[in-house]
Amino acid sequence: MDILSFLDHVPLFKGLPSEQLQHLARVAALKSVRRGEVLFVDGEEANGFYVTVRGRVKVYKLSPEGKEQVLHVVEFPEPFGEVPVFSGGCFPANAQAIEESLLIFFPRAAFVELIRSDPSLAMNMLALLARRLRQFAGLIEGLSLKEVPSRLASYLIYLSDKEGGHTILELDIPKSLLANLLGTIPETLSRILARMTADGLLEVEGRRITLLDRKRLEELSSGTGALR
Amino acid sequence: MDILSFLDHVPLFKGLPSEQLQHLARVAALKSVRRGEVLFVDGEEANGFYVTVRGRVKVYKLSPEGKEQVLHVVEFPEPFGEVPVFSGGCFPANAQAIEESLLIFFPRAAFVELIRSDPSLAMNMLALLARRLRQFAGLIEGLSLKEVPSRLASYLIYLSDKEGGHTILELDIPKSLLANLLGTIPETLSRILARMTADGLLEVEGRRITLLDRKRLEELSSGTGALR
DNA sequence: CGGTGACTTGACAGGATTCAACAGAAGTGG
DNA sequence: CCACTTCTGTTGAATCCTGTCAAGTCACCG
Repeated sequence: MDILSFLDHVPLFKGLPSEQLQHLARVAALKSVRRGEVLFVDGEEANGFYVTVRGRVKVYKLSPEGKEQVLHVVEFPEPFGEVPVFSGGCFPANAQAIEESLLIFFPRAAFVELIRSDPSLAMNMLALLARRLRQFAGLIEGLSLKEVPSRLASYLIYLSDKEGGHTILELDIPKSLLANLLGTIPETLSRILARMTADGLLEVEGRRITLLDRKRLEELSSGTGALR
Repeated sequence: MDILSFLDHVPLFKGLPSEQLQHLARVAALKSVRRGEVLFVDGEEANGFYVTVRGRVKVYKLSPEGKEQVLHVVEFPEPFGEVPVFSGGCFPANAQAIEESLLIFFPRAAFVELIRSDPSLAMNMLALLARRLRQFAGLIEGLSLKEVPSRLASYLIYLSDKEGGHTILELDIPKSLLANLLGTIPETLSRILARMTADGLLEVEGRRITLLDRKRLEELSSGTGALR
């Protein structure tokens, strides 16, 4: 198909000469997955990575008891599963489509080849990994140093900022997934939303949340780390 | 000084032609720091990164209330503070020497220049960031999915494996720092060590810990994620 | 209409932090 | 060399947040 037309819009490939892009498009493969489909599991041998074209994928860790911690939710122009391309051979987490999705798969060998020959691709990839590291540091900070209400406030403010500071926002993921992203469980998230509503901090109608007292939310979230 | 002789032993620079190494050595600067000295703080503008030659440095996040979460402790051939070289301009965490240390500082611009021109340096750096990402994923898993005894068991087993499976091991960091690395506080760590001793899992004499029942410790640690 | 999944709420238990006091070890200075 | 301070580690009691278990509501769908 026209993988090429997708590649154009992926920041990771920005600045690549069209010759290289064409080469990439030739070695890549489109993959269409249904909601719920598992792309890889923790510890599985990796021979390439993905870029999300349509739909969304969650990347997460699983405890022996089945509890999950979401590391991030990837959508349109973002890659995932790129760690084992450069370090060990196996994936450090699980990945599952949370919607029907369209992905591009890049075989490891061909990609490494290309990255060796093109410094700007290497720089883009370095920037990507560095950003992720920054994001993970924020997640660690949140999990370790803040309580759940704090993390939730961080997330809401992050969402609000993403929408240009709008105070009415629509969750783009189910609350149960949000709970796992915040490092807690749906029950706790539900309770905290109820408490915040009672405190006049916000209003909840299904997935629509209205921030009523942004100032206090910011105090709650206080600190630098944002969960995304 | 002979920065050059140090560079030889840093994996990050492995495979670099000696010409490049010499260039690196010219743009780099040695920095000697006392125990307790702060190298950079969260949010500070970054213009380069460090490699540890002698001593040790802790990289950590700080909560508004002053509680800290250690991200990692770096020693001899490891770099730190490299994230802002490739993503935004500011450090995502704090760094402080926990011993008298000798560091090499690399200015950002010169290093980026070099990395653009040398694919193998780029690959080394990619491998480094990917490894760190893997390690962070493990830390997130531990913080979110396991209780403190579990994390402690993981860490002890990791230490034991590092020493070739020896059952008698010497903590190379103070217990208070270990607590912060495990995402808890010294009091809790102390209690858990006491309980584990009572349960016949191990023996503690100051910083020397003897693993008495490795099997049960492994069960406790169960799961893939290791704290390092 | 039965069934499934997302969400909510209550009662309860338990692990972890906080506050506080204290013991040893280590390092400093007279 | 000893007194003094500082750092590190330990222990107890009270508190609180969060997870677990269980039940129940609501919306959506075959």
